[in-house]
Amino acid sequence: MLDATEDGNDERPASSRKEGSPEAINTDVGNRMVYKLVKVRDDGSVLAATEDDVFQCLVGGSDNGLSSYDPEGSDAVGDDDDEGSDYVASDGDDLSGRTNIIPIQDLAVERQRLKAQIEVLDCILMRVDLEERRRLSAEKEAAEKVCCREGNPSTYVNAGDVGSGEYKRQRRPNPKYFDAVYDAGDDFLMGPPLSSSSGEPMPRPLSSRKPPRNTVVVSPRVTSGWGSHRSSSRAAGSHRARAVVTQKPFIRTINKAASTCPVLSIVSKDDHNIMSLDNLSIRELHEAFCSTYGRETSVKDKHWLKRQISAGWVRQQDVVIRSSSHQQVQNKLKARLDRVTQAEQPLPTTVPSNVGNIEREVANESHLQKENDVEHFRDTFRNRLGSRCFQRRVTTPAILSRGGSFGILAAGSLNGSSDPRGQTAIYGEVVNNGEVVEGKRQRKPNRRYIEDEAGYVASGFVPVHDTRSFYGETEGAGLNSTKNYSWRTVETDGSSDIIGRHGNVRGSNLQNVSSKKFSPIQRPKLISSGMKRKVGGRAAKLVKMAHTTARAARHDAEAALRKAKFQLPTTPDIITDDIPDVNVEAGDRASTVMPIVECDPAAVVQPLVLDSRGESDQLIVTVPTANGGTRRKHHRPWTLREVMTLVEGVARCGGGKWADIKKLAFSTVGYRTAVDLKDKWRNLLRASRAQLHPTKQGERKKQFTAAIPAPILSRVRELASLPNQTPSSTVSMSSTSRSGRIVHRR
DNA sequence: TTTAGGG
DNA sequence: CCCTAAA
Repeated sequence: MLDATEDGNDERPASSRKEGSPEAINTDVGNRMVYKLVKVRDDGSVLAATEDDVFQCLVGGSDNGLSSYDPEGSDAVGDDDDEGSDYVASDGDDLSGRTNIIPIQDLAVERQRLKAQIEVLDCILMRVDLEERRRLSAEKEAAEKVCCREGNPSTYVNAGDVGSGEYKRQRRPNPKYFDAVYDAGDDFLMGPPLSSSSGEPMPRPLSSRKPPRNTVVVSPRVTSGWGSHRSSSRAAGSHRARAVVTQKPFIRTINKAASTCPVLSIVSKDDHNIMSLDNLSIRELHEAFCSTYGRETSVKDKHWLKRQISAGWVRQQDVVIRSSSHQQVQNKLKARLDRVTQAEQPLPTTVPSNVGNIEREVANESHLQKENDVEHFRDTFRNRLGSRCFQRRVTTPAILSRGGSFGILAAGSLNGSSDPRGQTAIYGEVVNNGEVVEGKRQRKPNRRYIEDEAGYVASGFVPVHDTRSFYGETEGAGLNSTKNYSWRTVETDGSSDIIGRHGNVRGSNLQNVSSKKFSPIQRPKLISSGMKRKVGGRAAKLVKMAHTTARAARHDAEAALRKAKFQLPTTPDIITDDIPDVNVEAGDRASTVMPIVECDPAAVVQPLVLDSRGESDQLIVTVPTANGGTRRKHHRPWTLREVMTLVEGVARCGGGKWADIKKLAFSTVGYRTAVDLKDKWRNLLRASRAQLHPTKQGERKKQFTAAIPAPILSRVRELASLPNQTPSSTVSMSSTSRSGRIVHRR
């Protein structure tokens, strides 16, 4: 308080104050802010106002007697107390001090005061706007939150707390703010104005500026200012709120003198003001009404009067605000908000909270003009606050405004505790908003989504091809985080259908796909070959199965599923196939690259980079079943690459871990199933053995063998011999006969 | 579901 | 490659 007075002196008119105060504010900011009320005398000198003074000023003439004017007062008092407590922190004392007394007597005087106040406020607002602009430009960071006020447990307190520790979360305090900016101050400003507004007088006289006589709000130093708030809240929602808030309330008051100091419990004062409104007698209300609208009213309904008055104020304020540079500021704010990202936006919390509170209040209390749309409210945010304060004394608008803002900040960032009520509400909202928003943003916007989207897109492409291989298969194993095109994506999107299975896939779909891809020529060929080979032997079996058809369907379905899963569509990155040449190389690389290391899938195999031909290679044969059904048989020759990949996979994961290998290395390949891998491996083992005993059976090796480079076969043998292949049962047969490989367990 | 095996 | 049994 004391300081305040000093500050007050400095301050004088809002404008002047601003100038002087800034520095002070800055310093103060660190502390938290406090609002001070200053009493401005006619001569322009400023005195720090005590709560009582403030109160009195707000209510009636300064020092005049205060009579407890309002019956409501009692209620109000209680409320106030609460609020006061909140604020108390800084001013704790004040609380006690405040009694609501309204000097009815000096309405005229009050009016003058109010006018003066309003003027002052206007000036402040103007200034604030200016500052904001600067700030906006300068600040990005905003972060920090300083907070603010501790005093009260309530919101303010929070701010203070912020400083202590919590505020960390919100952001780091920006030195900037402290130093240069006042953001906090702005908030404070808000507070004051609001409060003032809330107080009866404020509203009307916007336009007229006169030297403020009465109390002036001082700036709080709260650090919380936007900056802090911003930092604290990042949520988009918060942004909005923030923006809104900032525009008005925030007016950061600036620094003005107030900063200097001491924190007065502005709040308390505000409360008083508010209280005053609420507490005002009908007569007083009439006065206010008259002053506000310039006409008298016969209406005796207090509620109505209050509403009208508050509305009038709001309008006025709006006008003023608008007139001032607010719009600019607002625009800036919006821009800011838009940025959203600024994670930092700690501020939001406070602001938002305010907004939220306001809105809530509005909703709750009919007092405010509900008519106004939310936006409107926001715009007039300040005004409303004032009005609210006005209207509702109980809830204590003050809290809202300030507390809200501050508290919010604090709460949001730091303490949740601040105000019980307001806080809660506010808090909750704010916090929620902020967090939520953040969360949402962060989350949703999450990379995942993004990636997914990418994935989807990719998937879109995929369809046709089977991109079978790429290294990054990803997902399943979680191999490459980067590549997470998880199949999920695929799944999710309907694309899978579209995609259908890759040509490769075994399912029935293949044909379609294949048809698309395969050259007409190929297809036939494939078919024929397929037919020749197997049809006969299998036909019987097939026949066996009555279900052939059904089965086919099943397969298809399965295939589809697989695809859905595996296909990653994606990955444009995917290597897709480079073709044989590539294959070789790839193979080499793969081998080199993939050391046997652990089983870690991720590390392990790269997804295949399969060769390009993949699809084309596949041969699909339709085999008629005995039943008359048809079965498709697919023949897709293994490429060297695939083999290499398989080998690596085995090396990494061990034999028998087909599913794992599949995921790791073949996830992208729709057509190679774990079973396929297993089969292939078996074949490789055989081949490798054959290699060893070349002569044994004569020359005839299977040619496929030839296709497989000796080194690879060697490696296969090597792997086969390794104990680890099959995890547990290494012992089992390892050496046994023919295949060195362990084969099976069980 | 996955794996091992037989065909 | 397919198909099935076992787990």
